[in-house]
Amino acid sequence: MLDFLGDLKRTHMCGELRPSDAGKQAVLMGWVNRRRDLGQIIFVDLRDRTGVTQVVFNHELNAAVHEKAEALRNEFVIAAIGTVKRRDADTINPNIPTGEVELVVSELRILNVSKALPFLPSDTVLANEEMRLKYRYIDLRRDAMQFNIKLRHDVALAIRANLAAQGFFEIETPFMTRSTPEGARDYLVPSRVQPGMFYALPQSPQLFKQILMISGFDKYFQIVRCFRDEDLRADRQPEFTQIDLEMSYPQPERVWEVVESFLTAAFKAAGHEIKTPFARMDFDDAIRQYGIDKPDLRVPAFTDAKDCFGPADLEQLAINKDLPVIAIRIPKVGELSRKERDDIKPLFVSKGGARVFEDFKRIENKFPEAGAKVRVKSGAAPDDLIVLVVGSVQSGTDTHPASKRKVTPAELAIYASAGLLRVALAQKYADRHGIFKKTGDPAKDYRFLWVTNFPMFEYDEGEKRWMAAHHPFTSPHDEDMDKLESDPAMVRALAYDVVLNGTELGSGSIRIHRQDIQSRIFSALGMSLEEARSRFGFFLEALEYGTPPHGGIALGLDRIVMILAGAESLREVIPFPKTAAAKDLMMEAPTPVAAAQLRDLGIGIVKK
RNA sequence: GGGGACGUAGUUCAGUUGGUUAGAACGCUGCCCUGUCACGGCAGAGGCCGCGGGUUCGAGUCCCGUCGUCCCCGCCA
Repeated sequence: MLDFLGDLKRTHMCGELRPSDAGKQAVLMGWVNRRRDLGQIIFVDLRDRTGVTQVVFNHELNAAVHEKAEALRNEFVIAAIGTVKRRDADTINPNIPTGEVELVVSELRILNVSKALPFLPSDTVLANEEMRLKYRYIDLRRDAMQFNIKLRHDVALAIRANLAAQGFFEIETPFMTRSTPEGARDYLVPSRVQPGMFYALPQSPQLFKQILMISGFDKYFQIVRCFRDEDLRADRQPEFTQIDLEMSYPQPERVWEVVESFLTAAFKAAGHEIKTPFARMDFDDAIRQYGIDKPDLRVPAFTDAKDCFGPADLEQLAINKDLPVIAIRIPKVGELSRKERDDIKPLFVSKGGARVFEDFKRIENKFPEAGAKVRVKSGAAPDDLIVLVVGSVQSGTDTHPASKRKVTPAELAIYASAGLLRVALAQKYADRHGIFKKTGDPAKDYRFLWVTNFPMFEYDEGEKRWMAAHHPFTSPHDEDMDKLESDPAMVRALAYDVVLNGTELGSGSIRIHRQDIQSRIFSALGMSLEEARSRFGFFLEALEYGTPPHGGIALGLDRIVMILAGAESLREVIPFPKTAAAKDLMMEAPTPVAAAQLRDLGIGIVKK
């Protein structure tokens, strides 16, 4: 028979009691985390979100309560009423904050029972993710998840307070909005009142926040859910939370100051001090040094190894002398066995004819002079791993529209292949180089970076047209404005990404605030005036009514918390995440719906 | 859309070269135990080896398909 809570009031949380509370009456409520039944004496670790306290049922002191406690099992919910007692010196548990005290129970109320659980919050080995997601409410009881979710709260709160102090207003924007065909796939919501018509869930509040600048709010922010119907990754969920902001009259540097300020506050809330201003790097340099636009600065950059080899060497190795010769260096990997070297090959994803020499020892044996030069130039210690990535001689001539760029598409393919391999190797050998940990502790070494001067357009080979690299509302550089029509490949965008330890935290830009320039961009993207009018007419019109210069950025809250938590997946910091197939295993969403619901919406089922 | 890994008691895993009755730990049930704290001891219950097909005298083990979970490429303005 279960007890009622009645008017019983909790006096302390389970992580609170200290020796200074000795002698006090206390009422604790929580879950039975563990039970140790020694016969005449029963110990229960009582748990709530703050921690555990040992509560004692002693037959000698209170036979009736002791007998009642014999029924307790894992995850029962109880109220324990008793006296706080300082523990004898030889029974202190130094492993828990409450280890110097215990609660000697005089009254026990069993508020609820629990069936045997599929896994226990107190388990030392983790259940697999499928289990954890199906029984998410149990998984969330675990210390680690309680910590992560509280961390998320602390970080979000610090950011809100900081942005408010910097003069930003938090303003809500609609979730039921308009589908915009460019960019990610939209999640659609059918309209019942307008049969055959659809709302879309926002991929970001982009146009609303620009409109808010036109409306005179000057500084806007929102911690807001965004939705993208694309395939998932460890760091990508279909719904995710952004710290979205926009401000009037900023240069890029002004936006960066705002971001650096709230990130400082967020990291401080998590107990970390970070240095500002962040480092800055041109997109072109990021590609040439790291092969990626979100470099992890903790791991050594590429070494340009071309001048280490003579022309004959390159020919003999069938290396394309017109393309980059890249040495990737991963510190302290040590001697690799033949099998370990073979394991490197599958990590390599070749783009545009890139080749890998995963066995640098062989190159050193064959070309000792060149090998020595590579070692010196890259600053390699004897136990560092070196892998070469090069272009194959077959790589054809470059007729791509972007071939005039500082980094040509053919070069980009080599850099990008090497960039992916560098990251894969750094992760594979994380245990050896120790620059970052594979799992567990959060990084202590936070290397922030602003990546700037992205190209305005990327060429889509499939559609044979230029696409906006950031989004079509991004302003080109003032001095590149005249190349919009004549030479779109060379136009740089006033866009910037903020990167932390190889993760893209956020992306932003100075926006176009003039209707004439916005129209030219749409036209450069191959969009006719009529098409632009039908998709963004309201926005083009708004630009004509006195739009101030404005710009902003959006950062992924989930990713920030993930890094602070030392987690490898967003699912560790999102209470109710989706699987890689975008399913909710607990709710079992999505589901079919009743035919009547579809009829109301005017939707027929199309069978594949 | 493509590639890879995994799937065996409630849970986490082991299972040899294809061979008789599929094991361990934790959890669960019962009994014992007054200072444990991942308590300890004794006894017990618990298995369509994801699902379907095939090879074989014989399949947890080999092959094909399928479903699920994870990772990566594409994709993510």
